[in-house]
Amino acid sequence: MTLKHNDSDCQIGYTITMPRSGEPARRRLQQAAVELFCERGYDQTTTAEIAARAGVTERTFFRHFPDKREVLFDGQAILREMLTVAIAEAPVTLQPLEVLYRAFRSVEQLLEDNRPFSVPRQQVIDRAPALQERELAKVAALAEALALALRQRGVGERLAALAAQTGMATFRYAVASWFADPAGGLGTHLDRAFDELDGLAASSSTRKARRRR
Amino acid sequence: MTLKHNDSDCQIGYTITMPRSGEPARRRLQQAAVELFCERGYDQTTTAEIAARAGVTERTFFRHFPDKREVLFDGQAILREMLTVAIAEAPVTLQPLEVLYRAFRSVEQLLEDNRPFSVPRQQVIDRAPALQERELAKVAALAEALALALRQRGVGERLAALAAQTGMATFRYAVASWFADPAGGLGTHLDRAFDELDGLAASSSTRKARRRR
DNA sequence: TTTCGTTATGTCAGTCTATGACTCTAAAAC
DNA sequence: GTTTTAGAGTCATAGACTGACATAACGAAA
Repeated sequence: MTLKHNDSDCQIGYTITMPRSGEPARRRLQQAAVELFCERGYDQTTTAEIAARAGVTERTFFRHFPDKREVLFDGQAILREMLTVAIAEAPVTLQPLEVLYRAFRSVEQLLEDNRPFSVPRQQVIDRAPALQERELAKVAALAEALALALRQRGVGERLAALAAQTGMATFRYAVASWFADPAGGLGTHLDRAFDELDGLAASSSTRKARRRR
Repeated sequence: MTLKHNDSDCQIGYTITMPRSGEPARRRLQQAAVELFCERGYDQTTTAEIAARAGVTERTFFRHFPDKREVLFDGQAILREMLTVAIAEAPVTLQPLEVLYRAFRSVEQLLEDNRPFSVPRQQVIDRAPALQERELAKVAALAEALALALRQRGVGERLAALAAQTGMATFRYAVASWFADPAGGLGTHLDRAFDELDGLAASSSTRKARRRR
């Protein structure tokens, strides 16, 4: 209890009237979690240890995050917001996948800026199956948001879902290869991934006739 | 140490001892789990209750299933096997998505037979976020298996991953609409889903030129 | 300043999932 | 028969969460 946050009013003084924001503790918890997960791995780290390093109690951890995994998944909101806005604002003449391609390009800078944090985070996730499950859930939710945004542009119900899934898979693919090799920036990897998707689409042109007996 | 396989040319007669099958208990646990999940929901059911209804101890539950969720996910192995075989045996001239389409058609009967069990199971999953996460993980693993099977046909590394993801999304989409409306069988829904995917692909033809500045 | 309402946090007791270590038992193999 | 072996029971415990209540910090109003 004798915890006087000496680090209050650090950079951004959110001036809105709000008694005790709780944000500093939240950030300390996230920081402590990433550190400990990197040092010992996800399974070998207890929530009590995370809380201790952050200078709070275990109960406080669960007030800020609904479960142990969630402490690593917090940036999705901004990403979703930017993508849906980009989709909504895209020229009406564009086809679904083109809309998505442009939306992904529009968050390029955001991801580039976050790279120093994202890469170690991804390493942690890649080593813990429980975290991979959560990530897949987040990706699915994001794809659902993209589909919704597409529908609001007039894209058909079912086509929107398919396009969102396909676009999302392509995006994830590009991000993964950009994580492994930052050369050329995310844009280069996005272009290559969507080019390959084009190839996949083109190769299916002969399929329809063949399928119909 | 004293592992005496009857070492002579054994391929099929591989059965090294098998005291007490353990299969009945396993099935009772699965049955009890589905029932209880339907009655009270996943979160409101404890592993102890499942075990009690199956007539075994809670400890035995965790000997058969690594965690509480896994009791609902057990049929994936057969499905994966059938799909990978179908992919491996498809004519070499076919394009990736056509290969996947045919593979999915080849498991149609299996899914139709399992429908009485699959539909209530899916209802349970749809109501429990924790189960949805696990399902997404299973789907991702299956997609990875499909990609591997495609690569062994000579499909490029990256293209295989993209095709598997896209095909899997389309398949899931078809299954979901077949769950909702069994009319015409799964085949009809598969055809429609892949037709829509074709539409998505066709609409991207103008994209490449536009993207290049 | 004091008081008051709001909010973050602490404290504590408890439930549930999951696992390790051990024993017991029945069926299979000899 | 005897031995082997794996399924199942028992006990103890760690760790992830949760509800209930008390307390401390802070902003705002008196």
